[in-house]
Amino acid sequence: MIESFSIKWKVYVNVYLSNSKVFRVCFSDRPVKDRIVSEDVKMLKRDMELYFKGEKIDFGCYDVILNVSDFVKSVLLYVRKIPYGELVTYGEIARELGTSPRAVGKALKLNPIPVIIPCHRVVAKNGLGGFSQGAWIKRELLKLENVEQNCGKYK
DNA sequence: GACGACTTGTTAT
DNA sequence: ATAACAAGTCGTC
Repeated sequence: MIESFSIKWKVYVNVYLSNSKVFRVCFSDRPVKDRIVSEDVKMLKRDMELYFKGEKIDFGCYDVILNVSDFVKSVLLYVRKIPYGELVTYGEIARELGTSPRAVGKALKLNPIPVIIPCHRVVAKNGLGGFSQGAWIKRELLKLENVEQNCGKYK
């Protein structure tokens, strides 16, 4: 059984779940139909709403389903550990995992679950890197987390 | 700042 | 199997 809900934030943030595990998040101009049944999923929705209001929410406790290659999974799991409001560069992750920055970027692009896996906290060494769903969303997410003062140079 | 070389997993041919 | 590509980075001009 699949549950889904959406949150409006300039665009709709749609979240899809199966057995309370998140398997997909996407931004779109239209909301998915709300089909929330279980209590823990309602909790996730509430957390998402608070997050987009600017609350400091940690999504680390939520289960996710990653249907991706082992390499991509290792990158995503690493990114998951980045705390709220912190920035890491592609290069740092690449060094840590013994791979190349380019490959890290590619892996992040394959992230099926933006926001919950905070790929927006990974930036290029000088500048903001890319974002599959539009760089402006990445910028908004960082603005939401008040990262500007930490690293004013990304743009 | 622009440009090229190098990188490495993914994807297409 | 091989080539092209990407959400990068480093050195040089």
